[in-house]
Amino acid sequence: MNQLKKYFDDFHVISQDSFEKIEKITTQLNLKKKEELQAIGKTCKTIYFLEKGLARIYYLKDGNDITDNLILENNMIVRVESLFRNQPSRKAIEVLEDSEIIAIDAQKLMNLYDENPQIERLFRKIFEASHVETINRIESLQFHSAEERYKELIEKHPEVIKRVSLKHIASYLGITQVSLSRIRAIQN
Amino acid sequence: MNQLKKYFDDFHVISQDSFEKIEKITTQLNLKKKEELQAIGKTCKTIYFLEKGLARIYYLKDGNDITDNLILENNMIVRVESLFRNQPSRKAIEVLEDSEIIAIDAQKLMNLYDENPQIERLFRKIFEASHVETINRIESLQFHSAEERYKELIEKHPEVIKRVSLKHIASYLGITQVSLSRIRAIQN
DNA sequence: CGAGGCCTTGACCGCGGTCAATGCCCGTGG
DNA sequence: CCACGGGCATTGACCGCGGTCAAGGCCTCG
Repeated sequence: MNQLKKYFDDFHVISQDSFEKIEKITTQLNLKKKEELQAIGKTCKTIYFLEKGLARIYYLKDGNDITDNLILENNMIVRVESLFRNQPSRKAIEVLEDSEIIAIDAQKLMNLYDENPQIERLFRKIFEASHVETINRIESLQFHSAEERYKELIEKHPEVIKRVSLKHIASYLGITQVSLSRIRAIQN
Repeated sequence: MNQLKKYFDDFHVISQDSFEKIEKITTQLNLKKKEELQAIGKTCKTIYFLEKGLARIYYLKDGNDITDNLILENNMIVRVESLFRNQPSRKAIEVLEDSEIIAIDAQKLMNLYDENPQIERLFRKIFEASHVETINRIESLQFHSAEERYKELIEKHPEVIKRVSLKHIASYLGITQVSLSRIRAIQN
């Protein structure tokens, strides 16, 4: 919980009272490696904060498992396109390591928005930051080579390579696992 | 202005009074084809609504002009990554046709947020929708071929092909103008 | 009418995809 | 405790999409 408070403070400082209101609509989850947090086809009604562990959002494209996003500790896990549209998601969430997660009920959070604009603002800013990241990722996909994208990734998050299998990293980067293996071979 | 009101209503209905507050912080702009709305290096401090015309957001990558986004009538024009981070943008905005634009002062809008949570909510929802679009575009860039992306574009916005030059469309799709020309040649 | 921008087309090339064989690591059961 | 099976990474052979460079045609506008 303390971790979550710190995370919030980076975006928008809210009162202790407001924080406690959020606390009241959370539950604590502990998942074992490879367990599923949310299934394909379910509409996203929960916002997760990853306290410890590692997660990914993925979907199936022509039978292939595609990693849409990798989430490290101290980050939110949300299937934004489902939450914001209130539609079933084609994407699923699973943890890649034993993980500790705080689940925030989205519907109750929306209700808090009504009574407390500070909370709405906090989450607005959190999602704005994620929006900006998404935009930057487009630029990267559009005009950087696979090799450049791989280098960017290890520069930003060197630990990912040790914690995530090549195939997940590859599909996250938009290439095949075979190609990623070759790229790594050249590096040395 | 009426158009803007209608646009807002699709996201979140606000009172006439609130709408008038927004109206007060707007100015009307009329630009001629090829005129620049915002220059590279400027921090985005204005949110634009395109009433009539056509605009694009672009930037220079190794001296090449890259179209980041095409904006049709009845849409917002915003350099999100600059507005949300309050940082200079490497991107510029120009209109591709004579255009009528409503400019909303971002700083004054933030002030309105403080006194009127309904307005904050309205814009939150507007930007959430744009966030979702951005996410979907990633999927398209990551796993669709150039040809598929071109087909998606003409399906969604057939008029774009007649109104925008090939080179802008090509860089928007993440390919060269030469490749796009070939793709079109095959189609017939 | 000439200049410049825009689109097309040809020749060539390289990045990354596909298919398949092989090696390696690790968990599970006999 | 070892043997086997399955998942993961590497590597080779081959191919095709899209990039680059360059030439040429066609509009548009001064």
